[in-house]
Amino acid sequence: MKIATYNVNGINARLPVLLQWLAETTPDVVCLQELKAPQDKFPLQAISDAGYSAVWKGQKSWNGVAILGRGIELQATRDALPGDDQDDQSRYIEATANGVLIGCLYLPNGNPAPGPKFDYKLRWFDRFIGYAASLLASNTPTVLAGDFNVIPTNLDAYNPDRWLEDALFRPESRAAFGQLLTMGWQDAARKLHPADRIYTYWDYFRNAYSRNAGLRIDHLLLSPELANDLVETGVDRAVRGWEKTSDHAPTWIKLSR
DNA sequence: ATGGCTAATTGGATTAGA
Repeated sequence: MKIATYNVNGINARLPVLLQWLAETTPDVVCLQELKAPQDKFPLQAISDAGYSAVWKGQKSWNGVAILGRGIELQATRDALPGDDQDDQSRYIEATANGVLIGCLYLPNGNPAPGPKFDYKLRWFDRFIGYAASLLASNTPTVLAGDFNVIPTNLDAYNPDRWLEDALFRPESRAAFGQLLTMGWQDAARKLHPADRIYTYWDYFRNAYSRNAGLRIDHLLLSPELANDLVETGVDRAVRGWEKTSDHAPTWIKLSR
């Protein structure tokens, strides 16, 4: 089973790129972030015509997450992160796909830091860690995939010094991500490629992509039940060079189940 | 440190992203 995560930065603006990528790479499960579309503006017909079922949680203007399944019946289990009824931002959706629980997340960016947006990021992260602990306790084979908006280590940024004060790289953000790993979640890309330079994002400015001035901020975490099933990981970085493309590239894993 | 680029909105600039 091939599972991908892709921050599309506007699903309707990105539809031609998304459909082209789906046709070329045929992932079985796809987690999408930053739909930037209200619930009733999700392009279900085009996704369906491409051979995918979908569950999604939209929001006007910002955020929005979805899970697609290629010929798979997705059973939605949640469309929000538990723990705060006041939080109305669409940043988490979850479904089972062929016996694997898939959590799709769009963690808050948090800039500028410090400030209320960074506070919200850390609160959201805290709730996520608490919920991720309950998932581990359930002993269900689970993948947590999405845009974590965290640069985990120096190896994950083209120029770490430039990001030291940024919400994506501040110690609090890195520590929270590290806590997930300490709990038992495995960073799939790093499990197979511990020392490679891997980027999943290149900003739109200053020819970042052609200079390979990138960041690794899109991650797929595996629960221990899946530790022996990981066979391959990758980033479809060529997609970042297409016309009308997202600033993120699709990132994926292959499982032997 | 700044500015640069892209998308959404009922707009004619502003906000947010990272």
